Amino acid sequence: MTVRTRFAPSPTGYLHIGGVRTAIFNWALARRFGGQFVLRIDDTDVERHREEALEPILAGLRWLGLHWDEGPGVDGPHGPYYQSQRLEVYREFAERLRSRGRAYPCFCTPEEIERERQEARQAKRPYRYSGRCRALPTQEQQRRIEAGMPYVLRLKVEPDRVIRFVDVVLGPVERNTNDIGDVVLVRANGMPLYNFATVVDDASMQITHVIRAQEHLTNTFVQLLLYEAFDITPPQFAHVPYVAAPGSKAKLSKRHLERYQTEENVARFLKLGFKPEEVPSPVMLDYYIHLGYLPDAVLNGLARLGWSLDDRTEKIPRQVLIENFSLERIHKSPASFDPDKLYWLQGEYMRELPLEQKVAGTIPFLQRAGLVGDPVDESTRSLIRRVIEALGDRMKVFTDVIVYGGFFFKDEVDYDPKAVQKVLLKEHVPVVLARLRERLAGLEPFDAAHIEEVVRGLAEELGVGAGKVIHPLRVATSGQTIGPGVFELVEILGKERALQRLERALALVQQEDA
RNA sequence: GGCCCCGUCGUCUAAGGGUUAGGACACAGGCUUUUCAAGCCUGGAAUACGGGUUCGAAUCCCGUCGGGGUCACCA
Repeated sequence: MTVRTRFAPSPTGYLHIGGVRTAIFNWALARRFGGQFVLRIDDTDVERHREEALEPILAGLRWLGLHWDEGPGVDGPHGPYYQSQRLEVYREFAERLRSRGRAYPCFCTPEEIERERQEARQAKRPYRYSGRCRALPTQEQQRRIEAGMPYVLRLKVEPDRVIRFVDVVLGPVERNTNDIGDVVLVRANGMPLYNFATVVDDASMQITHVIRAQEHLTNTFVQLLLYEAFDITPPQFAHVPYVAAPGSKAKLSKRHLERYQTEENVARFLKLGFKPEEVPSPVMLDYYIHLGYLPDAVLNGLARLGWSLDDRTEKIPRQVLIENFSLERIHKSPASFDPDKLYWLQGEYMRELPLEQKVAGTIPFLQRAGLVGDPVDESTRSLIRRVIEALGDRMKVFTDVIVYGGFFFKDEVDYDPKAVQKVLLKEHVPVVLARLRERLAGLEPFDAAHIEEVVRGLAEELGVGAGKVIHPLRVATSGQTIGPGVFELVEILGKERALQRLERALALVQQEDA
């Protein structure tokens, strides 16, 4: 039997890191065994803007390279893959359950149910449906239905049974049916509920392995009861621990990652044209996509949460993951997500990326920031290439090119006030800048090696350390204190622009002086 | 509160009866250095606690404590 896994997001508008990890595990298992990875959309909870809320999720999965074999846009033998389009199937299965006497209509009003729930809460008892409608005679059911009374469909759950199964990750687990009660399968409006729709779909789509977050563990017992009622062999279940917040075992949420949302990163998003309220949170995949992470790095980093290859391997490229992924090596306990480690891994992947791919990957970000045009002409392309080369290992994510080297692509320099204060507004600086301008103007050829000679020569002549010349030169030409090596920086900038900027900086300090 | 799951450095993890409990991120110190990175070297850092079983326990059993999940006409 071929392995079939599925990922079943509901269209919420974005992909959460924890959800992505679940998707990766499902995808990896299918690929490992040459099976199929199905994408199904759990959209029974009638949401207004379905399409817009779905697209970012599909885009995220595509970005990661988690291609699905069946699902939206990919027809297959078990479609449709939107639950909202499968209502007929659910109706059929619901009917089957009723005709077998495994489910019954319940006419209790939401108010009545709410009262039962309140009572349970006050008595500090877990809530379970009383089963009041279960005993209704068939004729009475018929009468009420014909009278147009709204009703939900409930599963008849036999009391005092212990349901057991062996979870691939957790091992043997069990639960008493007394803790479950007659759960609702279909809403009064005819829409199926999660547990019911999931079983119908997993069964009819021939899913062999259900890999999902541990928060679904209690649902699994209900689902097992449903498989039994349908007389269908259930799939294997693997409940993976949820992804926790850094330094905690609490489920990851937006709030937990606030400290990773640095001012510096927010500034990157703003440079890319995001409005402040649109800036994604570090719990969302979008955050990493737009900061310029590589899909392979994110895939690797997330796959390592709760799963390991062995006792030492951190870098697990896509192909290696596919060849070695196994459910058996998934941890039982929650793993906290560590953005720092993901960042480190990203640096490793970026470092190994061939130059031309770095260039190609950088271009969309420069365009979004309005620093280069579209299309990019050959001279701009070669400028980008030179900047990236000069950046070397400093470039960890694509937006680093904007932060460390944005000034290469602008006519006017934005002088960072702090840099000016710290480096340029010093007594010796006017002299240094003036001489630099003079010497560089006559320099031929204008390359890094010769620029270095000029700078070091000048330092010696003035009887100061090289840093006293280098730092002002950097700030004067780039406006900032960080960036590539200053000699290459000036070379790439070119003589004309370097001189202009020295001029401007000089004016700036002299004006400050006066 | 009932039921269920989980507990190895701050974090990700390895070891599944016998190791000085290993690696990685992060952190600290040093070297290098024109900034920022990178690189190299060094360091601190863990089996939640208490009982058993055993020649021997992180590992098996029991209890305690702690964390988490779940108890919807959400998924």
